[in-house]
Amino acid sequence: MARTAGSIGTETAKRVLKEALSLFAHHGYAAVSTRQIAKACGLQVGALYNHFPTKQSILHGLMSAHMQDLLEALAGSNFSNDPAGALEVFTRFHIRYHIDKPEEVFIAYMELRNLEPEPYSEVMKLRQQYERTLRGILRDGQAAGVFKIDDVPVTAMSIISMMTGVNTWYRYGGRLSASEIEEIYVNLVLSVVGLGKTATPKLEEIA
Amino acid sequence: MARTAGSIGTETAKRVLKEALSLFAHHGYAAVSTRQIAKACGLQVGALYNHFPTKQSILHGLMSAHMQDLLEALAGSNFSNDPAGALEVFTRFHIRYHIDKPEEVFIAYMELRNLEPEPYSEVMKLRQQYERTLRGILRDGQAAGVFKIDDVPVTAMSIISMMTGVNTWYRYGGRLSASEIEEIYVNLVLSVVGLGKTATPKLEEIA
DNA sequence: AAATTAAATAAACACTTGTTCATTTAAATC
DNA sequence: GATTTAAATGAACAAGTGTTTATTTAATTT
Repeated sequence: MARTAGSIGTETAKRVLKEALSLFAHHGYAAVSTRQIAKACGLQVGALYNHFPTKQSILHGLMSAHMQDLLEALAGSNFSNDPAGALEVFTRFHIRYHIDKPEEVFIAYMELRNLEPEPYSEVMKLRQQYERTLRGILRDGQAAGVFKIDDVPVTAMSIISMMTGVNTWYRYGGRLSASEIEEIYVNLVLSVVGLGKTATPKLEEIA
Repeated sequence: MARTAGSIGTETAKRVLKEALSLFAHHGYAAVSTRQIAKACGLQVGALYNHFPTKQSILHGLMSAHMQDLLEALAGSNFSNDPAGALEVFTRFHIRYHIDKPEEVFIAYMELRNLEPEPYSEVMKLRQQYERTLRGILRDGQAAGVFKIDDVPVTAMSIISMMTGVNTWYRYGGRLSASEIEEIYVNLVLSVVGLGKTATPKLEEIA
């Protein structure tokens, strides 16, 4: 046998990325063989190399596409002018995106060390761009005197870690819906900068 | 050649664990070969099998020992009776431990999926015990009316993610000392439950 | 001091790894 | 409709995988 009836290059390439995404997310890049990927696509190993020059390039393709996607989606968000509003938008965006694309997010975090130097620094640049956006919001709020922050860089990383952590426990169909989780995280993140909604009711103490 | 002069089994076993820890932390369990481990120890591959029955058992040994260690150290901490004090102690403990043993912590998180079913559930049980401790503190504070918490389980996971995130950016000799980081995190975590020290000065608004 | 046990080497085991290549067949182009 | 290009197969490549084994030597026990 040879070329399969109905086979089209671009579609096969997409299928490879999709199956590799799932396999890498479940078992890790290093633990997945090219033959496993091919099998998941219903192909022989050799066929992969019509679409990707190396196994590494599949990982790079996945991570690069994800970071581009993330940054584009972030850029498409509607940020309000007041810092608290902007931080809320950022939080909702991050949580929603991470709940919607858990495998992409997971790989982007877990497989960084398996990227060769050049792809690594490319992906890291995009990552840092995302983090810089949050730091900007925090600094604005701090300058405006509405956020109470000890240390902006540490607080930014803490907020990102806190939010990204949703992927370690959230499973579709669980106790809470995505919207409920989003609301909880908005509150948590605003609390971190001293603006918790539920942290205010000390009225009895004042009265 | 054969048995090396001065070689003692228990010490070699420790050396294997130490080198494997470093290699697994840097490249990941699946990406490290038994020959690499042996070489780092100044041994031939076969010698490993005098001390560990499988490569998997080395990973299991590392993760199991780490979790035992973590829980013992936690149990040795002096928890105060008031919830805010207890949460502060927990936070200081977690940050300090994670800064002191970054490789152990990193592996315990990253390599869970590479454990076979039995070791996996053993390690997961210890992990859940640790998380349960934090949930207990949060629930106590909520019941006492001193913590403002929307959802205890989500808040607990958020706090753990936030704190553990310190390992993604902290490097020895950086801008902040371990003690400074500890202080910042105490403040961050207390903020999350509505008790931020810096989050109170709204006196002008009241006056 | 002799016998036993522990810890190492060196070589081999069967199998898997990522990648390449000649070949075949389908789709696209002329 | 013939030619070229694209996409697949299947076999092979050399290197690397975790693990086992026979053997040697050092440490420990008797």
